Amino acid sequence: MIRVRFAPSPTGYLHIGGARTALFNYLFAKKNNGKFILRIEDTDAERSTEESVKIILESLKWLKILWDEGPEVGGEYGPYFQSQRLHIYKEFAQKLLNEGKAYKCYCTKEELEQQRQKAEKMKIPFKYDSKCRNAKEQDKPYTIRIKINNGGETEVNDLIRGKVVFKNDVLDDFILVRQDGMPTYNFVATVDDILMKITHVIRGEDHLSNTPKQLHIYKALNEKPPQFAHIPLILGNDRSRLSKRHGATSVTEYKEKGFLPEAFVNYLALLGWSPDSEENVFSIDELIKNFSLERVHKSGAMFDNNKLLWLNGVYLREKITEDDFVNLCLPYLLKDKIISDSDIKDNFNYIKKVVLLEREKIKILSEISYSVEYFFKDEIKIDDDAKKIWEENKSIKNDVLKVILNVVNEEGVDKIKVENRLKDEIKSFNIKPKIFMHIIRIALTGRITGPGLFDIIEILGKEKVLRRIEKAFSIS
RNA sequence: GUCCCCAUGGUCAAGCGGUUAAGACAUCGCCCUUUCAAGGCGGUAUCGCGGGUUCAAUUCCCGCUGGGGACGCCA
Repeated sequence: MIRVRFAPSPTGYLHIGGARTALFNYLFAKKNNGKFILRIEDTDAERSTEESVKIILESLKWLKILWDEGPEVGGEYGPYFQSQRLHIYKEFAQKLLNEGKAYKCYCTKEELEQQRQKAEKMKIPFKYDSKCRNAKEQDKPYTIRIKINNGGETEVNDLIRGKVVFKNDVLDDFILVRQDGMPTYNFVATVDDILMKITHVIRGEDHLSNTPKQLHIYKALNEKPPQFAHIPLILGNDRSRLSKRHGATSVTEYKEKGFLPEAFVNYLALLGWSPDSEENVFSIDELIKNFSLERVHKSGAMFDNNKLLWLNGVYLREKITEDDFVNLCLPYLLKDKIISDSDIKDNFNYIKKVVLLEREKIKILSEISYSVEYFFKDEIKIDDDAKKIWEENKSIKNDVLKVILNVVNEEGVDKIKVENRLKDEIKSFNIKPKIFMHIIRIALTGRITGPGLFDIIEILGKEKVLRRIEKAFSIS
């Protein structure tokens, strides 16, 4: 049985990179009928917060990357919060101490810091000098360090990178347990991966250099290590590791902007992995079906917001129903005060018609508010491009408006009728249809772009159209 | 600085010794069209450099260069 895990530390929101790591783990597990485990690595008491745990769980749920074992769902290898497993780590540390594979170190932080700075000055890498290996038992605070023997090398057989060799000499006797008794990352991750029977560790490439350390812990514990697969990092637009300064990095932000989780997951899957076909659009089930570690890339991938935007547009217009689209738009319209709760009750049909006009156009849901604003507000704000058109056609503007006024007065707002009449009327003007339509469009919307003009007229209705046209005569 | 990883268009990438070097996003042009989109068609654009190996290297090996990551009592 294949068992993989995603093990975030709750020190902030769920990062895009973390989300993709979780996704690859999830896809690999589902593809192989295995289990996907979620473990919270909260051994850093200072920085871990409950709020952060909440956000991470919510983000994963939003992405529909659901775990088989872990917080909220439990499982037979729990608890899944490391802060609740401290007694276990203590036991393991004691065992290593008893077997002479680890030792107590009485060096202070200050002493070590001094040595570190000295090494830096001499431009040599800092390595703890193993001074306390043979120290006598003392009544002083201590850390627990693992004994790393000099010489030889440690091989990591990575599923993505192949064999990677590290000389043991680059390692020092690193700390397993802090002075305050809290165990450290490399130690707990290893112990838990053993206890939780993890078969494959799929994680970011930044962990590759931790792997030899963990391999030494496996060895000291006489345990067989799992398979490792280090996936490439997600890069910002300057090719450095994606971080806040590159823009939105949290899953939450993408959710709020109005990306669909399916589109987001689809995009994430395409970063660092490529399918065996020319397809780009994949449902989660198709991703599961097609996923394999063999097709994961080795090099880092830049996060391309453009492609994400495009993909989200595809989902918005092709992968969800009209009703879904409308319902997904409502929260944004409410939030931006374009509509109120009572509007939804009383005017749902109108809202629906309006919103659907934009389905082909918007790329993220949050764009809906601005794009349909003029359908709900009678004070039309005329933007700069529109002003220019009116200015350039000053001499005929009001004549055009007179035409549309008459047409609507006589024909109503049926879009076929209006269109036929208007196309007929254009003939008496010596201007391009484009300009003719623009002038009317501006009177109704204040803009020179938007849905079909006749759709706008029909949906606005006779009363609003007449009112806006009349008002437009006196605006320049 | 030391160790490790990586290297195909602007971006994501296919390729796994012989190819007209796929495809997608972006970009440009055309078509459709009342605008903007969407859609259709087409164009521009890629194997970092230098050595080998080989009849033949984008592909294999070495070096260089460049980029990234790790060097915590963070994870």
